[in-house]
Amino acid sequence: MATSHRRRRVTIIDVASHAQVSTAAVSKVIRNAYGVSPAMKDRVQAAIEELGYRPHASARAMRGRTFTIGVLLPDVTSPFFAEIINGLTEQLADTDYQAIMIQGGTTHKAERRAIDALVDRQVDGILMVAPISSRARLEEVARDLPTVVLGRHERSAVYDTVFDDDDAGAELAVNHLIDLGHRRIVHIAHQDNARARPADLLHVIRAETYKRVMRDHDLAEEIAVATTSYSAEGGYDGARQLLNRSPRPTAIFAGADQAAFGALAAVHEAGLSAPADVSVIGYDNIRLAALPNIALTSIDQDGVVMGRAVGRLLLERIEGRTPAVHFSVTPSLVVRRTTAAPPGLAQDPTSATSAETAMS
Amino acid sequence: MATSHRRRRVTIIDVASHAQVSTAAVSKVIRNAYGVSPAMKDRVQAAIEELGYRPHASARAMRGRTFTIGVLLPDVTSPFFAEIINGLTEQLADTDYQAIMIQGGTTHKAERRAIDALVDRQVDGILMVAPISSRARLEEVARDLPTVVLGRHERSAVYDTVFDDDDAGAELAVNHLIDLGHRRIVHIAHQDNARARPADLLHVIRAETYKRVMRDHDLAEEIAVATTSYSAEGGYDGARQLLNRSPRPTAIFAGADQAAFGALAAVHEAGLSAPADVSVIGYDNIRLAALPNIALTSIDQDGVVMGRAVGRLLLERIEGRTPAVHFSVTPSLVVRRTTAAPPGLAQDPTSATSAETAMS
DNA sequence: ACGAAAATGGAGAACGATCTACACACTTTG
DNA sequence: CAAAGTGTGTAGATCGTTCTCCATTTTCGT
Repeated sequence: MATSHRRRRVTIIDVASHAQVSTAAVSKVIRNAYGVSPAMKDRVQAAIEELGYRPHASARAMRGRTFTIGVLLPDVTSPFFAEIINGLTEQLADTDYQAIMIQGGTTHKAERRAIDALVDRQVDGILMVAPISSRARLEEVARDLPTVVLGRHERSAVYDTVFDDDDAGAELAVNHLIDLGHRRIVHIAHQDNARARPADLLHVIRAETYKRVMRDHDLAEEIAVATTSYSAEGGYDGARQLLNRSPRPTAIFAGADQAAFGALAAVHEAGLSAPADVSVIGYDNIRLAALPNIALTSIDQDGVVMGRAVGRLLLERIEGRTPAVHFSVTPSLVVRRTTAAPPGLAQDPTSATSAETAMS
Repeated sequence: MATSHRRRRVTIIDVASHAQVSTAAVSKVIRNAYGVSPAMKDRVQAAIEELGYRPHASARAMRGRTFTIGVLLPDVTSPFFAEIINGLTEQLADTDYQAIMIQGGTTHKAERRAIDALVDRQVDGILMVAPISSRARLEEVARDLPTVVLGRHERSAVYDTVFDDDDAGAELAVNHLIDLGHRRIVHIAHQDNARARPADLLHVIRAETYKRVMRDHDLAEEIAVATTSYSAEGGYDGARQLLNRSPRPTAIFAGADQAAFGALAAVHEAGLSAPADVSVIGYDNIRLAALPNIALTSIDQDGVVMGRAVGRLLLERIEGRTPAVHFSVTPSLVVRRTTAAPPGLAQDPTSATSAETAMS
């Protein structure tokens, strides 16, 4: 039978009286601070064990740290974010820190509310994943709190950034298609209402790089971009628009794998097939992309490495570092089976990269 | 230029002295408690506005509430969980409560650590999504803290549960296949090391219901289950095992859409096609399932409704309700294009349900 | 053996809110 | 006109920690 009223929680005072010492001593043992004898330590630890004591995070927060890292996520759906979280928690695993996540949403108001919620909860550090707030707003937060921003390229002096070299990645993607012989290559881009300098946004960089590489290969007049969103629905809509062009494009560079899935759906629905009629390449190399029946060619960026970097940078900042650090990972091309030479062009065997066959 | 040292945060004392009133008065205004004149209220609110004051959650936690709902998620990947979070945040939107999420992982140790982290942070309520801890452990938490468990079917007296009627859903799935004329129907199940009564676990219920329905139709000798995991990889491995049976099964009921994707990959890789050679049905009806080139037949359970229910139940419990409530949603069949009559059997036009064509 | 230095344990003031109890000024009522 | 009631504001204890002193004990060099 359940006790009807809640038990009072075990506090440091309970431990102290149980171990017949002062609360200060207990506190020292917990924090393993200087000035406590081995005997005292054992005694206190035994008492802690016996009573099942756990320090009260809010009370700690009043004086010191909360041992909490707040993570702002635009949404919880993205499989790519999951990797980052994994990298981060891995990095925090043998510290006392814990990551908590909060959903930001797509409006400025929602994001502001989420950031405020983390600040109010006195997190010791904050990771903002692809935030849409203005740089000024982020710096305002960062002045009060160790902050790392993931996915934006700006080089702030008050917060660290961790990002993928999207310029290199997009170049890899477009060059891969061009190397295969494609000329009518189109792009599916992402639209949001971020208040950042456009050139700092990863989706803008991917789109601009696409245009630049096209121009570099004298394909300026083939440039076509559908700006929807980095989601299955966005990719579907974008691809439908682009496939209606005539002459029809022979390759689609989707700015994200989720969008590439949608694009593949649109290709399929139009009675075409990939890569026979239209090649499709994505970005992010999410796990689903490796499935044999999807086998999406993609650009891999190591989310786990990024997450670990975030953790390291935050811990450093909490320990007192103030100069800003900007960490970037280099993406790589993963060729699978949604890209090939355009129809009518003989496959050049020398340029073919060995395709993956097994699942990762 | 950034100020080098952090600003001291605005406190209730600052507001009080700025508005020339006592801190108690400010506190009353914030909580809109009884005993403040409209004039006082205006004055204090002006001061709050002017100084940009925000109450310090940890300080509040020492006496009253944290206005925080903790959500334990096994992993952040699942698109289905995202729906639940959306429903929950929607329900909390016009309260002062905020949901924070924490990743639990797949081991008991990791889950325990995550739950402890939430309890230590003094959340006002906790949602555990498909936890693997023992019922005793969950009840221990629930005695101290309003708790809702999602995805487990047990009827605890101390915590609420919200779940999908997995028995009905699995029956829908298997019956759909049987109605189409299938007999060699196999199942992909999930294995975890949960310390719950097996009959309370959704994946066990789905598997057991599969067996029961098969038996009910005198198909006991056709029963075959591959127990892997509800993931793309698990579905792939499971389907590979099952497709090796001879005679080859004509239909696969995967316990989750993610696993169904993996199963489709295996089908494809074996040189077969769905639904011509093998029908595949999933469970969860995640968004990707609706993509035209996937068009996975699935069982829909309304995650948003479940999330809203969780929010409502938690708020009620925080307000003082103690009797346990158990809320279940009824799933429905969504027929798309991965299921059809088995090869060699004429399609019966009367039993054909109209398939979806557009994206949801 | 003596005094200085080092090690150890504790007292008590924060931290920033909440909330009970009460004081004070006005009304209302008998 | 006194007594009682009502509305408004404040004082001050409290929550569970951390952390800065400070007092006491132990160690050790000479």
